[in-house]
Amino acid sequence: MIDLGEIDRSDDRPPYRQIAGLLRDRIKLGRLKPGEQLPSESELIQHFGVARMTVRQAVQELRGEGLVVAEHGKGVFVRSAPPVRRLASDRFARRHREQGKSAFLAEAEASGHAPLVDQIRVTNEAVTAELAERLHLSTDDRVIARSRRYLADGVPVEIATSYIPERIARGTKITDVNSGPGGIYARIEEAGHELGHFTEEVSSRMPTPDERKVLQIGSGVPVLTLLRTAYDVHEVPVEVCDTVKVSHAYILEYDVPAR
Amino acid sequence: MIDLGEIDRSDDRPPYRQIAGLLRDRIKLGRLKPGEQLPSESELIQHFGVARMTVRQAVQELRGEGLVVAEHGKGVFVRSAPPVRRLASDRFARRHREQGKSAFLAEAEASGHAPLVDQIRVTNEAVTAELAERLHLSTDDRVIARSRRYLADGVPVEIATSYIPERIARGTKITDVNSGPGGIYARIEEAGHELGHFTEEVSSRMPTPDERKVLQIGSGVPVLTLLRTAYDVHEVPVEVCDTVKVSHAYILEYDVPAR
DNA sequence: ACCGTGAACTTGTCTAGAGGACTAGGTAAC
DNA sequence: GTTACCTAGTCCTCTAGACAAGTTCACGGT
Repeated sequence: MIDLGEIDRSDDRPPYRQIAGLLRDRIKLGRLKPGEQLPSESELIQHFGVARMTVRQAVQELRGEGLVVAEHGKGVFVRSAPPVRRLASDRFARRHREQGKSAFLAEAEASGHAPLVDQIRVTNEAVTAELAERLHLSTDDRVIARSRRYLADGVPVEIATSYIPERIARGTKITDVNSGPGGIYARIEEAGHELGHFTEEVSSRMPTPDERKVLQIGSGVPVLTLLRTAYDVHEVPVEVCDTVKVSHAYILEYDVPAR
Repeated sequence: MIDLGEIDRSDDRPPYRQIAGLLRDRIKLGRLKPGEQLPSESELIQHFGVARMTVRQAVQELRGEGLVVAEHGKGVFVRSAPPVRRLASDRFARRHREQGKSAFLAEAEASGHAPLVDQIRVTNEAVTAELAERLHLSTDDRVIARSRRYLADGVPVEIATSYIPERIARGTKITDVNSGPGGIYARIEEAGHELGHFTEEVSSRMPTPDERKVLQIGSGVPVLTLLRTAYDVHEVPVEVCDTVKVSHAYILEYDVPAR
């Protein structure tokens, strides 16, 4: 078994924190590698001479930091880092669409991960107040909502919902589950709305229980939220996309002019 | 006291999850408002008829979601949302610097929060491999590291460390604790490096214990990380800034051309 | 008026033990 | 060979109690 230190009863930090610290150090130093199993609760109890709840509290601390994941009946394992996906700010460049690839597919292929999209749902909904504001719609307008889940190498990494004004989507494959080559941005341009630019609002928070389930992440793993609005060349908003990404799976890259 | 429901022993969810769910609902529905105190442990024990550790586990769940914060000796409170600060992508525009304001001061004033910068430390360091790569330096070069903490309305919201090649900083006020009006970007331009653009890499993760302490956040609150590289008009990198922001205090806005 | 003390409240930490649920592997019955 | 069961190991949930540490406030003494 791995060499753990000992706890110091005269230390001002409580034992469970010391134990968590010792385990954290072993992980950070690579003595416990991603995917490896931590000592079991009974081993930790034996080793440190504390009660069961104390070692559980230590492990709980590491789970809250997202460093480890517990699997019922099997053990606690160092979280294996999923492939980090860098999203460059040119990921919506027209040249990708012209090759018949959606942004996600193009980016995933470039980084060498097997992309997959599932749980696609298309509905026709009334707009919310916020959505009406962003899409310059009146409150009795309707939108097409396209939600889906993205996976890389079989691991869920993102869920997203796009909202397109019904007036734009009508008569296009946007209302189909399979929206065709190049994704919905290709359809929007074919419908005569040449894309001009996007605005993206990025933030981060802890996932809701629902999101945890769909994204298959444990507690202690935050999500990146990204709210994107697409504008055509006349500054008319044509789409709003609300995406939730598993945080440690992504690095978003942006270029900002100094002006 | 607020109306809590009851737990259902025949439910397949364990009691502590049910209790957490009931409390979560009350918060989401606004029956427990930000800043308000949750029922104390003894009240919850009385009400639900469970053991102390069970209600603690329920509260622990909510703390992990960042919904509530516990204060030793006082109680558990619904987390009050700090002022959300929107960072527009033009926040480094030259016009701000020309008014003698750093990006943070300009942005904070615009959004009506009292800005403060403290814990400023300036050191001369050897570069790391990654830093050398980003700043196009050789591995035996040195950089000036400027770290500081930002507060809005007295609440810590961000810590940041800037790295400037010694060759650029030499002879400027960049090496002083007080870098003068307009911030270090103004100094860099005065030194003859006209700024061209920035790249920013955004991600998110759980804070380290150190960051938790400096940013005064509880467990269950993620941080946004932002790694910015500043380039002059000749595409020469002149600064790298590593910032850690309290996630719920920020929304980052970017504009992306469709190209 | 001021200060200190203590009581009563809060959450934090730890102990000791019980039963449950899930996993993996071996074994016996078919 | 296949299936069913059993068992050992794992983490999950809950109980009951103890002491510690931080906060608040009223009460008495000065």
